[in-house]
Amino acid sequence: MRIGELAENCSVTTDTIRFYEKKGLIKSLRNPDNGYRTYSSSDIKKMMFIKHCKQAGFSLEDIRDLLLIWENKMDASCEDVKTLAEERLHKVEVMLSSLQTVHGILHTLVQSCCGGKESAEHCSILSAIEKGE
Amino acid sequence: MRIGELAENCSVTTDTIRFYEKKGLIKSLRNPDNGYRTYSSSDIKKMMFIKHCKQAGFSLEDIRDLLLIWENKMDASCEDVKTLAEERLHKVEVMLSSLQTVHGILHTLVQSCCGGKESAEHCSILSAIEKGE
DNA sequence: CTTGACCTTAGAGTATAGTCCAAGGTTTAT
DNA sequence: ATAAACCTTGGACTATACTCTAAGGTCAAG
Repeated sequence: MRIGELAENCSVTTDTIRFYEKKGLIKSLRNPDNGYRTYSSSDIKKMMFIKHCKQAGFSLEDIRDLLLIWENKMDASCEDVKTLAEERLHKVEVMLSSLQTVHGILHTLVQSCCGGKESAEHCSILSAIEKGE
Repeated sequence: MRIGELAENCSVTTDTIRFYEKKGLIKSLRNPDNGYRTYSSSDIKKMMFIKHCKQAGFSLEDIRDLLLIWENKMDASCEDVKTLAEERLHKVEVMLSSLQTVHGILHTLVQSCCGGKESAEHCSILSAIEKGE
């Protein structure tokens, strides 16, 4: 399989596959005649694994580690995998928490304002921001 | 006031102030003798307004618009302000929603795994990812 | 034998919000 | 007079995950 067919099979672009290769997520064999990348069906599985990891919110760097474990399951422990997942979960929770704070502030601001055509001179959003909420 | 003093007063770096100037958030007068930027106390207020906006989750582009309104309140309406806030709120809600999805997936994965020292061959995190959750 | 579809590479561009650096000019204090 | 602390500019760098371009080589069909 050449890169275009793999891309087609996995619904990604050839650019993405080359990018993943550069980042160390996937490797490719080369056709010695023309230098074209060649892939097998196990590369489709690998690409799908990557896509599933992305859906779960892992970064490409996480995924590189997960792939190493996945391809060598015997030599890795559940602890290794769970640690990666927990670290990512923690990062997501931190992001979530600050986003929730921002959401609360914005929601309060929006609620406080009439949104009418009148001059913004006494707009409660602007006053709240001026005061620092 | 020169740039260093403004920076000190607002707890930002001089780089940040120059960056905001480049992005059109703040302007500066220049000392004709040496080309140094000069500021007044109203620039402290402006910088604090920017900082408060950032706390509320507005982007620098949003803030540029908010500053324009704030400095010309008579010519703007509450509607203008509320629209900006609502648009940002909407973006935050979209981000929040996808982050919550990711959080749910990761939480489930972490919960499912024993995290022990045993081989990852049957790790439930890896199996779940393989299957696409 | 040529056209179109495919492949190669290196490198630049996207978005966000700064941060850091180099090379030089100015000001302030000793 | 000179050193420290300040200011100027332009441009490169950070992180993330691609996306696009240019200039060229290869391959299959008609």
